[in-house]
Amino acid sequence: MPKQVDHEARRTQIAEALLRLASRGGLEAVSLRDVAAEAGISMGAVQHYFRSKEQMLLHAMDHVTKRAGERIRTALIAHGRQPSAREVVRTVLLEMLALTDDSRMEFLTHLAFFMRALGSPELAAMYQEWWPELERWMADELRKAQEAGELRPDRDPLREAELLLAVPDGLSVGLLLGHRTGEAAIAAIDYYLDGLFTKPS
Amino acid sequence: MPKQVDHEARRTQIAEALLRLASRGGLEAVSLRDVAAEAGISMGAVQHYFRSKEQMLLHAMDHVTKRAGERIRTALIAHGRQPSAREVVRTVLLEMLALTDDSRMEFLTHLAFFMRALGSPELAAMYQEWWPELERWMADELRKAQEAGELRPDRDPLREAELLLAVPDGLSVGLLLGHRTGEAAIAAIDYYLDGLFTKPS
DNA sequence: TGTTTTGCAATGCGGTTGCATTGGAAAGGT
DNA sequence: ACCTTTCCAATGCAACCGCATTGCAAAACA
Repeated sequence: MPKQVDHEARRTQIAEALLRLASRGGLEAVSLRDVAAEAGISMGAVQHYFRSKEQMLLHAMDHVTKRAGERIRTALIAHGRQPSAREVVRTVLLEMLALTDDSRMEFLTHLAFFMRALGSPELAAMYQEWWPELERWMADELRKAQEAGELRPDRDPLREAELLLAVPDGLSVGLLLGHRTGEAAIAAIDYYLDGLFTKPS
Repeated sequence: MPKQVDHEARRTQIAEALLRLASRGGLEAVSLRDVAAEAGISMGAVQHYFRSKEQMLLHAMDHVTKRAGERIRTALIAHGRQPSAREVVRTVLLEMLALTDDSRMEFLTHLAFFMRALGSPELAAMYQEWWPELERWMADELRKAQEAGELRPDRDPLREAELLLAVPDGLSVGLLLGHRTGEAAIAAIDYYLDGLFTKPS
């Protein structure tokens, strides 16, 4: 057996170069040559690790969702041992907001992949998988908070989960276009949470 | 003077062909040749009415926003003489939702243009213009509703306007991906409005 | 009726795209 | 040392892109 290279590491390296490009200029604008140049390798190398552009995009999409998941999980455990439900929800929403370079990039690639998913059943299947799962997790978190008396009793956990997860997307659009500052977006979320949770928290 | 043709009508015809294509497959995927074919004319004709692809996109974007505005305005006057604030707000939000073929197309093109606007100052300027205006209108509507006792007194009209306009975008994403039915999206909006307005309405 | 101006079809061009092919350097296994 | 397999750089190719150019039919004006 000849020269052995960590395949997964290479694919990740290529995927991140792709994501860096996609977060600017959109997805369709990046070519195999661009990705190779951004990753600092030759186009032949890219072709060696991905049979087609579609496969490269698929892998990058998978990578970005996993990375976002880890980022959110890290932010969650950064809180103390017993974070309030409001803290948990707020953390997730803020991570979904396009505030930092990382989350901004993730939001844009998320959007770019979303548009492509409409015409690609394979991509759409990936969304079909994790988004409802996130919504279920959020609803569950809210239900537990309600039982603990943190969430106001007249709120519907399921409906609130739907709405809560819809808000960051909409706010991020205004954020990226410069209509809204980061502070304003955070204030809007905090305002919404004010109406959701009982005061003491 | 030779053969006279209604320039604006031709441009509109071309723009609508473009929008039809953009609502599938995204924006970058449509070529001048595609647009010409979809419009049933030659590529030379398209070039005759638009100096460049960029100008064509600019015009199409202008067209789609005007069309959406008219659609919403039509839906508003379809209500009786004295619609309640809740009816007004609900109507606007439902029109922003990607429910019908029309609004679905508008949402997708809106998204496609948004991504392109991030790299094009001219396009971004168009957003900079009408979106804050819509937000201001919504905030004003809510403020008047509050004075009339329709909006609960503890709500902040400005913040609520921000949130309300963010919700349809987020819900539409789930709608287009098939996570959510149209009925569920409408129910989510109605649920949100329940918490916003006083009961009698 | 001839002239002029407009609407547009046709074609060509340089550049870029994704992908296939080729060839060879490098690194185990034997 | 030789062979085999892997990694990947280089190049070629057909298709397509936006755009410029050309040419001409048709319609209003003279």
